Amino acid sequence: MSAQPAAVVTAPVVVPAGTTAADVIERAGLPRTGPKAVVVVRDPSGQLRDLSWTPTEDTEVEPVPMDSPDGLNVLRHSTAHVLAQAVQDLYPEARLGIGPPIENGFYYDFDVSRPFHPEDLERIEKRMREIVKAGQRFSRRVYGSLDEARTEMASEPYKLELVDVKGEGVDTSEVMEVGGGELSVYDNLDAESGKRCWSDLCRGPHLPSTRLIGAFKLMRSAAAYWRGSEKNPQLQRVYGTAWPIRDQLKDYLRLLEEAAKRDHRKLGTDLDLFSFPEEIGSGLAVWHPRGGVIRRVMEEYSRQRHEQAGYQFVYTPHLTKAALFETSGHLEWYAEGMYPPMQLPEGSGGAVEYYLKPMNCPMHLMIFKSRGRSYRELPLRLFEFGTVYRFEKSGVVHGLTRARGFTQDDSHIFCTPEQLQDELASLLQFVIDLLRDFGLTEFTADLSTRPEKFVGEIEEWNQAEAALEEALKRAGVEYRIAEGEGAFYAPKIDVHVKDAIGRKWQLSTLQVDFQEPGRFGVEYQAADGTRKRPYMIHRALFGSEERFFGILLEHYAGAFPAWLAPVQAVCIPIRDDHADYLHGFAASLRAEGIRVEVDTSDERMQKKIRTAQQQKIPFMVIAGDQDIDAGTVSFRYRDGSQRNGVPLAEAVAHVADVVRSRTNHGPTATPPA
RNA sequence: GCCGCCUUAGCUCAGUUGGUCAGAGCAACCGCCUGGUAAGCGGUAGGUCGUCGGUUCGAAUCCGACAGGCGGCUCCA
Repeated sequence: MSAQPAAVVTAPVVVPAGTTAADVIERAGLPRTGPKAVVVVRDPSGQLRDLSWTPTEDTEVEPVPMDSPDGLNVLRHSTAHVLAQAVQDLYPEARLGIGPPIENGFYYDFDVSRPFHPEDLERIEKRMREIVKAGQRFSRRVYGSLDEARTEMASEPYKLELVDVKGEGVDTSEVMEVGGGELSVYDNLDAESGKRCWSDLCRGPHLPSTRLIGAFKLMRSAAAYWRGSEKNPQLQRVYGTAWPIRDQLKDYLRLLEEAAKRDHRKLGTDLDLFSFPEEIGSGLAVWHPRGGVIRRVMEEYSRQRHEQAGYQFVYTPHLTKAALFETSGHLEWYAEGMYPPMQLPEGSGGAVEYYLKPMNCPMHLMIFKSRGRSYRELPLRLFEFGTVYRFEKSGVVHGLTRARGFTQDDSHIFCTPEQLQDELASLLQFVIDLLRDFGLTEFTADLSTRPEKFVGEIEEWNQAEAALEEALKRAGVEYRIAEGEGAFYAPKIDVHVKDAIGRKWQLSTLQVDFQEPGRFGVEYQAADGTRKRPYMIHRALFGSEERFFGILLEHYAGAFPAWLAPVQAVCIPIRDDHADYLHGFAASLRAEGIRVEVDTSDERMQKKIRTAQQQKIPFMVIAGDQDIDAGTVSFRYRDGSQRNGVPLAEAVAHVADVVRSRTNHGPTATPPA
């Protein structure tokens, strides 16, 4: 959904000393209105400047048009100011939080006595339209001192806090409101009188005029903690979207509709794949037969690939005595993410607590530990479709992508320090190859480093982080460093994929763990006879089957490629007495291992086609008198195209070919012509 | 967990200010229809209006608690 950086084609211009950037833009004949309008310029240091900026010496700058990524940020940030002004016009008691641009839009936080309702948003939007139409000018002023800002912002406690935070040298550049060298305020001035209508403490830069805001819409309001901390009060956040022109807003809203249509929770019901019975509990899914087929095929393929890659399959229980997670450290570090313990009745050994496992690793360590291990066995790769339970906070559960019970395709690899680097590199390549087979082709990664709360030696952390980074380089995956976002026991790589409509999802995770092997005292015997501690790599490829399935479902909008489709072909007789012929054909398909059904319901064939279409079945096989006389069948594909009069043997081969292909699976999974 | 909103048949939804308001379409079931590429026609059945408790002569409609869901925040090994 991200607007990709349209290369800025505008040639640099020189702003002579004492001249405003706007003058020069005008003289250069660059557009002042419309999507290509130059809204700010970039100075030689890379900083964005308003068009009212006036350098003290001749400066060559780069004009930034509104439809560039930076230009869009400026547009959205300015729209956020219009929002804030509208809110304070209508609700004078509202105090200002922060209001930055975000992907596709902006938000602004307000401290108000009563949360906003949809009707409030309508009123606010109406007022915003008036402000936009009035063409107020954005005008920058610089405070001479912090005290000056404190005086002027006296009625805005949150803004004041930012001033003071700035004073402490804390980085608040994220919030866009302060930062840089100067502390500035932006005034909105009436187009004609020049009278000040509204002001906001802000770093800028801004549009020259509110009139340049081509199209915007308020989307929703919700609570958000002040400065993102649960300990702070909650403010009311109003989200909006803003675009240079109306058509872009329409396109964006259409994209949102498209995304809503492919929401896996909706498709799960429509296609009869899974459900979340209230009787079972929040975040606990049941898989229906059709969803079960897809999951089984996913698992089978994954299992086959893992076997080829030298993994060994294991099974472990869902429950364990508390001691296991005491040893692993989970009860100390992760207790709030675990279901409360089960208290077993007092026996001869006293009362015992059991826990549902939130992770599989301690179980796999038990397997490693079950006997003496030789260096010759390493790397030892244990794999399990391990079902875990996590007591997610009630507000975060979300369909299959954030469930309370889910099954990880979990693997723990024990290796020597010397093997670590190669193992990580081949592992990452393996992950990417397998994801690609499922039709996900665009990847990025986060390398999450040592957090503030961590266990182990800094030296080990550095070594592990370096090894992970090297693996990323070798696999050629684009990555960014997520400073301090590692797990408490290990740094990690998270692989993100981009789906068919451009959304990013986190799937696979790879972690290098120096802690748990030590906690459990696992060792192997080295070639020289000494006992050594193995390194352990944690790795989940799908992440969880549920999550992966949900993402695939949205990626394909329910139209799974033939190899994954729960029903691969449906045979539709034109008249009831054509059914026998199709039963015969279906038997030949079934002999090829194809999942095929014959629709013998008491409906007309048009209705059966509609039903099959809605179920997104890859092949509709139709036969009537014509086909029977000719010994053929006719295909209709889910993209609406047809292929008629195909001889039976050829038809079987055609379906079998596509079903066996894992590469032929575009989003509509249209079969070859 | 926090804030706001929501919860009427399997699904999507109607139900005016509390008083025949328990309804529709689709799906299901039963008939008729035998029809070449996205809905043939008719009929039947299906809901203690999420649960529990209150207010009231009377509650799907008002209040409260709980459960589940949605949108955010926070959190996500």
